[in-house]
Amino acid sequence: MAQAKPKTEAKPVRRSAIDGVYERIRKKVLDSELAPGSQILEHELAVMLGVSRTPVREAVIRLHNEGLLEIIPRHGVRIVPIAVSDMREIYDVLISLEPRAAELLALRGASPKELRQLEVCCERMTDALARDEMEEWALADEEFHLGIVQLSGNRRLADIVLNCWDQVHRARYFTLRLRKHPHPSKSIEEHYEIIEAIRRGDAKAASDIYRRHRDRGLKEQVDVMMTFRIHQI
Amino acid sequence: MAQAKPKTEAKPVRRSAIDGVYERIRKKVLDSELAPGSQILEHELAVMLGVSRTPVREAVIRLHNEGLLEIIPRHGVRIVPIAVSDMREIYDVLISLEPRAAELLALRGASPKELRQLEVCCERMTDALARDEMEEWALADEEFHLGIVQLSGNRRLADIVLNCWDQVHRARYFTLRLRKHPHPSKSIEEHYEIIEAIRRGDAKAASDIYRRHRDRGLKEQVDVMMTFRIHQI
DNA sequence: CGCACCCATTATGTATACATTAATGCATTC
DNA sequence: GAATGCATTAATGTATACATAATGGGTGCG
Repeated sequence: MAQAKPKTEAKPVRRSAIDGVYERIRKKVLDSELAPGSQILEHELAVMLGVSRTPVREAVIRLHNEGLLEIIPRHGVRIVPIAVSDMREIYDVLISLEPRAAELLALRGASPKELRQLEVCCERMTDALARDEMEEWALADEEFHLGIVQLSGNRRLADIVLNCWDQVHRARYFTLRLRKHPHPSKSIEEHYEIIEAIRRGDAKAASDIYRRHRDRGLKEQVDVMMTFRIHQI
Repeated sequence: MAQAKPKTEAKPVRRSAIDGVYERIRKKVLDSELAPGSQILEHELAVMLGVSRTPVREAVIRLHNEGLLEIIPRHGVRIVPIAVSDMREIYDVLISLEPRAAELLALRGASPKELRQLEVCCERMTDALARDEMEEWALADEEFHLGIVQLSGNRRLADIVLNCWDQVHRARYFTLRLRKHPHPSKSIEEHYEIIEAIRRGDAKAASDIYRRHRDRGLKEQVDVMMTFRIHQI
């Protein structure tokens, strides 16, 4: 899980049931359709998805490696909840890796087309914010950060970051509805600063701004969780 | 995945065949007993290990997620070889994460016992070097760096780093025999500097020295591979 | 009334059987 | 002689059957 699995790669595509099962369980976990902290038996999952236990097991192993599920010997799988301490751990990894991705992108130089792609995300964010559509705002935000790690050219780094995001996904979307506004204009401003730094090829600046951006993000998340006495999510 | 699976955690331990199978295949890969780039069928692995295909498959999925194996639809699993470009990718992740681990350890403050544990590794390295036992030197080196990430307190970060190490393990041991000496005194010196910085609680210094240390490590690895025209390992 | 032990139940771990799909080789035709 | 198509083979993907081990409850004894 480590690490780091080829989720990014676009293969010729072989559609086997296990991939489908994996995706469906993953979606249920990310969307809280399977409640954090709850447990469910392999057999129940198999029945729920209309397949046998075999593909379920294999999908579950993958999800376990990704840190989304825990395998409790006689009690099925447990959807791992994210506590504030987990949040800190995960953000610590993100804060170490994402600025480096921005740095790499700045160093290798982004094409106008790639920069444009990032700008479009910012425009979508501004737009969504104006109409108070926070879900759309979050989606565009995700796409921006996703874009940077993927454009960094380091696939392993990108895979790790993506996996971290999966783990905090629930929390991000949950807090969306709780906090008034996520310092949104400030956030978008920083995004533009990052794009500018990358355009200038200023790796140091890109990295620094990114780090500040994530630092603030962590604080906001933790604040919301503390304020609302949410210990797990 | 990303990677990052609970490899660190010490559970009550349940010894099931799949764990054993996983360990044995992993060992064969790390020790190059299964050659990098070679392919082997699930069935062959099963026969080789004296079990059925089921536990083999499950172990293979884990190893695939860790980036050690690749699953080629009709041609079994392939032991993924590490090229120079992979080396750079992996070290990039390490260079982002390990200094942060040292930083965290410096920030929280290491106990005398913990610091002693790290020093013992350095002493073992010095000792091994004096007797020209490079394998032992490498082992002690690994234990030092392992110690730091594990003492950092961030289990996810530690798991990711451990996984990266697995991926470069072969290369590290291979180059051991090719280069004269890995700037060994310099290397040990830096280790002590890192320990000192942690002892002082100087997070910045610990991080910086560590980064330099790894930067040099990457260069050495790449140099050796280039010099000997090793494209994959 | 409480604790401990034993048995039944059940979930998982493992093996095996079966179906599906892809690759290879051979034959036939152009 | 080469290329294409079909058939055979073989490996994986999936299901199912079976063995094992743990859990929970019930009963009996202290």
